[in-house]
Amino acid sequence: MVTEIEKKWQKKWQDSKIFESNPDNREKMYITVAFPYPSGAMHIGHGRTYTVPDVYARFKRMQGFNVLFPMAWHVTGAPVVGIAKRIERQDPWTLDIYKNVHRVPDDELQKFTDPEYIVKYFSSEYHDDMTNMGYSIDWRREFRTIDPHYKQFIRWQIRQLKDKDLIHKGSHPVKYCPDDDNPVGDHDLLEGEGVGINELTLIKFPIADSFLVAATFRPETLYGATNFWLNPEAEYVKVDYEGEKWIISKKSFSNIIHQKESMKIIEDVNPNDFIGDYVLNPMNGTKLPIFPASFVDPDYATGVVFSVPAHAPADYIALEDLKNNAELIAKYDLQEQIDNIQLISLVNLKGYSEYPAIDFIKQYNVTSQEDKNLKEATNEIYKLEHAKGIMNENTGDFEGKRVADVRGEVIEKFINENIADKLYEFAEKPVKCRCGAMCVVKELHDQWFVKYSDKDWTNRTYECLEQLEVVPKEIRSNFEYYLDWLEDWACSRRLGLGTHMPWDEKWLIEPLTDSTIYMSYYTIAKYMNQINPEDLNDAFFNKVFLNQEGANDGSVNQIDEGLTKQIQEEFQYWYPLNWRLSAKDLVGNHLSFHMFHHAAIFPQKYWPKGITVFGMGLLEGQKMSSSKGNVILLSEAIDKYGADTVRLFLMSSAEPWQDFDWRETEVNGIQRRLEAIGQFAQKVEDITGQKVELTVENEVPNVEKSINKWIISQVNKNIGVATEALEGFQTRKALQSSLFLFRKDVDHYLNRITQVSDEEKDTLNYIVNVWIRLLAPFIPYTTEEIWDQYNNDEILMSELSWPQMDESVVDEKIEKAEEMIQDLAKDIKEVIKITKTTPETIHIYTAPKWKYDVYEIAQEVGKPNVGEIIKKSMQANLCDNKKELSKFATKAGKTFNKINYVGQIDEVAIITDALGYLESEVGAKIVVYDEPTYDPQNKSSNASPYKPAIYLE
RNA sequence: GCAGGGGUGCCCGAGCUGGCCAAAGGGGGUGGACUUAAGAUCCUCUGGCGUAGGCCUACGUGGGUUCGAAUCCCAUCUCCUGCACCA
Repeated sequence: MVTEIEKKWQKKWQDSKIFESNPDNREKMYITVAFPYPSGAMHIGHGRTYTVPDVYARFKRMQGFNVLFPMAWHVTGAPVVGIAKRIERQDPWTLDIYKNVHRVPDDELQKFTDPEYIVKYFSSEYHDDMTNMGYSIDWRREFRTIDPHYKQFIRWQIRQLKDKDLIHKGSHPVKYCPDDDNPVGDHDLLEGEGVGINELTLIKFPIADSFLVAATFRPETLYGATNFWLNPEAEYVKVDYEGEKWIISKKSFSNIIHQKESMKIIEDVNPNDFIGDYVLNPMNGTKLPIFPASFVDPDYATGVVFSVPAHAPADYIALEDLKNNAELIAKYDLQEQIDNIQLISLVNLKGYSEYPAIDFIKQYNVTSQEDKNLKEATNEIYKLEHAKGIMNENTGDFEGKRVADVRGEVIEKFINENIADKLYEFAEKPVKCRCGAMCVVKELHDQWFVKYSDKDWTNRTYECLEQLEVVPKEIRSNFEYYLDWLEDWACSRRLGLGTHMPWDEKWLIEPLTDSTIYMSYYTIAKYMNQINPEDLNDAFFNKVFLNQEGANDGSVNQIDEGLTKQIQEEFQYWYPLNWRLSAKDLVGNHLSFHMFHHAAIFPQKYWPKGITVFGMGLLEGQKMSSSKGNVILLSEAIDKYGADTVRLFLMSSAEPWQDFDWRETEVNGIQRRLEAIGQFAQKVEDITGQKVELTVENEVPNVEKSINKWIISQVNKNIGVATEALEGFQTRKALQSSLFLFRKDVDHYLNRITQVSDEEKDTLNYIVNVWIRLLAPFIPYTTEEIWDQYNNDEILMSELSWPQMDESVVDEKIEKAEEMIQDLAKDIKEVIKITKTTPETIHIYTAPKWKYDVYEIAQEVGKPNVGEIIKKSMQANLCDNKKELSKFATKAGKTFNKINYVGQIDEVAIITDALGYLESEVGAKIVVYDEPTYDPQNKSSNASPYKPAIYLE
């Protein structure tokens, strides 16, 4: 049944074309959200991402803006290619995820061996889900990033950057699967997700005609090298690399070959032949003896290690192990060499001895080189020396400098002297591809880079950042940081779907690079079906986007002049983009690129005006993740709860940039609330006994009674808060006032009114009229349905105007009056409870005017200055009873700041007005006095403004 | 390590330009009304004490500023997120 209502409105929206936006004379509002990469089904986390802009779009539309909210599909990239391959070889994990998490039927799953089919399947599913969620999208502008028209646009974009000299050639390391012969992303890994790639320094130690090549994170420690380690159990090889002969472990060769392709094995060598021999420290020619060590991992880096026992716990403990191993010493005849080893300190570390490695071994209780604690001790000393270490007198020119500052210099120096090289290695191992093979670090050469490091460009992008709004504002500092930090970005790929580099066809344009300025493409996308993609040349795009004639490549616009003009005008109408919405984790790449590319290509007037970021989604407190199966599909949520409930929950449980948590009990709570709203108009009819009449115009009714004034004041206050909140994308805050607090006020009002006259009828009708408007952006189906039921106009709810706050009916005194009534009822009940009595009559004494006058004085004084308040009160001669006056003035001085003083109100009239309500609340007869004509216990002196005295009898 | 953001009552979370704050709202729980019953709905309570509307203890911990601090300052403990070539 719910579905039928939803379908009905979807059709009406579609037929009326109210979400198809064309330029007109209204003010425009252009909003986009990161288009999805449809490699899986849409879940409730995605649902939040796309509901936020829809709510904003609907809100702005009601405010009278011409809103454009388009959608497209980002299908370029490598992941689907990997998925297709895995489906093809019937990878059980992949099949399971797609069957049971993404709910793909078997007959469809079979077709998933084609990556293009995967994105086609899911983008069409996304489209349906978005329609079912009621998104007010202009679907005429829908496209996929592999459409030929779009590809032309991307070629234009990349040529723009190239022409501005912002694209250049270079090389960089990637995770790589040797079996697949392809780079792999984190999602393609079986093991080693999130593992980083570290840069190590290789140091070449001469030995005879060759070099033993050791890898290190701490090249500066070469000053403290005392000996050398090889693993006698491992296999080693001699290789030729650029004319030099290197000795490294056999296992490491198969890694290194992916970075140093010209390397060739000459022959196997036996590590035992080297043990006991010497290498030379390339820096100073010192002879370093070669010792055996089991901790040396032949799989890591080069399988060759130089030893710095003063600063490396592993080296120290290995040396100790060796000293205690008479058998090994005898085997290699190492006694004399061991006796000659002298520890060399090279870093001063405050709080530690000359040889910090020894301190750390003690501190971490490391007993041998096989000890588990060794790794931790090593990590700690590395970190500490890097952060706080100072190079000492053994390090020549570097003495007195900080380790952190020196390392880069050392690397540069060694490389210049040709005693060092570099090597990339995983921070952790193993890193295993889904195909089962071990991944390696590969260095890709001839790569194309976007020059985000360019100073001028970065500065221009800063200007772009400065002129736009960031929601939430705390994120701005992140952007400032990232714009500076961004290095050159590898923008070409070998694998995946996408657009080829126009000048170097073997490369594809990387998928983040092809989605930086596509917001401009939406503005022209609806015309593309009239145009042949080949005709979309640089001259055309230059004209439309930059209003320039001709192009660098000599092309001439082939498209009809009139059409070109129309397209250009449409672009100029919608641009610049008002709001860009995207996930929090895209701050450092996509959103920054978005600014960079706009700053580079477009004139300042077309730079984006605002950015809003999203938080993550949790499911019952756990992180949502498709790959772990911890998700609820949006389509299933809609089936179970209905789109409006899903929307309402997603928008009310957290602000967009915060993490939301889908908890079933809370979703149920929201659903019940939604039902109550759906029935509210009916409830009002039951109360008033007449038909609710909703009208396009919605005037504030004229009322006399305090309680009616009160609810009208509250309603308008809520309008104000909700409006301001929505302007800043605070959907939760907006709902807090337009749903939860609004409802609390209405409930209170219904509870409070003791009769229903015309005033109340008008007021209730007004409330319904405002309420559905405030909620319309959040729950479009429900509000359309209510509107349809209670009005006769030929206009859709979605076309109605947003309610305006009428400040003239927001009145603090009215609020204070109601607050007084509530406090009074509460106080009476409390006194009854404490005294355990059942009074028959309750006498209420209001504060005399002079007490208000004291408050006026207290307000004038401002500070809680009791003396001053008494003095002024006395001078003004407010009361004949001086003792009373000073007593009350003292009290006023102490408590005034706890009271929100809004001026004098007619307490007797207000209480009299609410007499029926108060009596039913407290269950006794109430008599209210202006003057204390009957006051046996002299309670009336307790009365303060807003706080009448009470006497129970 | 670098950068950014937090720690509030049973849970989630607002407040944080100092005083209307024992601290919104939701969820959960409690008692009551309605109902044959269940569910839904509505009302009360949900830090402690109290025979007159009050008092005490509280917003990670320890100090400080102030007539007054969840809110400002300092220190400290602790948690989360990002650190890329990938969507």
